[in-house]
Amino acid sequence: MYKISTRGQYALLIMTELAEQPEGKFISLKLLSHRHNLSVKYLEQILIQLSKAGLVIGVRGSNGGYKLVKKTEEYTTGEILRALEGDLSPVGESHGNVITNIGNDDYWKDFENVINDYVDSVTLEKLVEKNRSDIGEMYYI
Amino acid sequence: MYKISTRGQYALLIMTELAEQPEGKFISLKLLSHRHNLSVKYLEQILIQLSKAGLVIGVRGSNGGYKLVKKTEEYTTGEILRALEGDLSPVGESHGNVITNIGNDDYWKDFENVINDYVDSVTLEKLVEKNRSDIGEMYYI
DNA sequence: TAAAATACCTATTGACTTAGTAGGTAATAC
DNA sequence: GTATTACCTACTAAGTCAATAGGTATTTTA
Repeated sequence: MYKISTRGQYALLIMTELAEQPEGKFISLKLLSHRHNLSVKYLEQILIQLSKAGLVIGVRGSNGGYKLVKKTEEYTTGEILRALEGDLSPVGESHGNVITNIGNDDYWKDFENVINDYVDSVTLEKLVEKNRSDIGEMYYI
Repeated sequence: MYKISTRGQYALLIMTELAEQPEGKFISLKLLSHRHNLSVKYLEQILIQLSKAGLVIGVRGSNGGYKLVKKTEEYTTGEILRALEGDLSPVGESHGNVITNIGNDDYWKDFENVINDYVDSVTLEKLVEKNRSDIGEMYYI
């Protein structure tokens, strides 16, 4: 049925949050845990993956935490989601297992391209802007 | 990550096959079973869903089977896939369960639109043509 | 240099989803 | 009235995912 996991969704959310920090500031899992009401252990799994993919840097010790390694406008939502989900193909092996698509190869390939084009067209910056304008809207309601 | 199920993929395959039949001819599960090396019972689950969605007509008894109810060019791959998979949203409740998307509502909504636009832009006719031209190509290899 | 803080690593559990199997019932043709 | 075929309902085994958990390595600070 093709769903992005909740971990993938949280990844986008956390990345927008890191993007909103003053440059160079590290945010700890503990802090994120309080803000989002998620366990440290759960958030860990997400941020370690982002770290392994090279999208954030983690530093241990007191005052440690995570921060972005690039400018906000240089991240696409595609690279963030793929870090968590692997390839965003709508069919095929879901990890390790070797089943691929059934017939209509080009159709599925085009489908995957459409997905990748979308997620790669939206930058993290755009998500941040959108969040800001949504909060802005609330004042007018 | 969840994917389009194999049932969904087979649905497209079977529909292209029905589309290639002489108009009005019924194809039985038994025949499809032999051709695709799938059990009758398994194919049943797919065709009953297509039937419930009104995309094919099933007739019982000897010489019964299934056939299309519309012209090939009037089917979109979107309606076929949705008949098997439900909504093609990349996030949200996967059936019955009430979890929706986490943050970034517009982003997910646009994502869903991109998916629907694609699957609704490809007709069954196009799939059939593609298959024919692929077979054609084989003669030139 | 010890202690505290924090990221990193590996495993596990329970709930859910899916591919595929299976037994039985209703309708149609001959 | 018998054979054929679609339709219905249930089940099993394997896989996936959300969330929890115990432990290790690194850094800062006192």
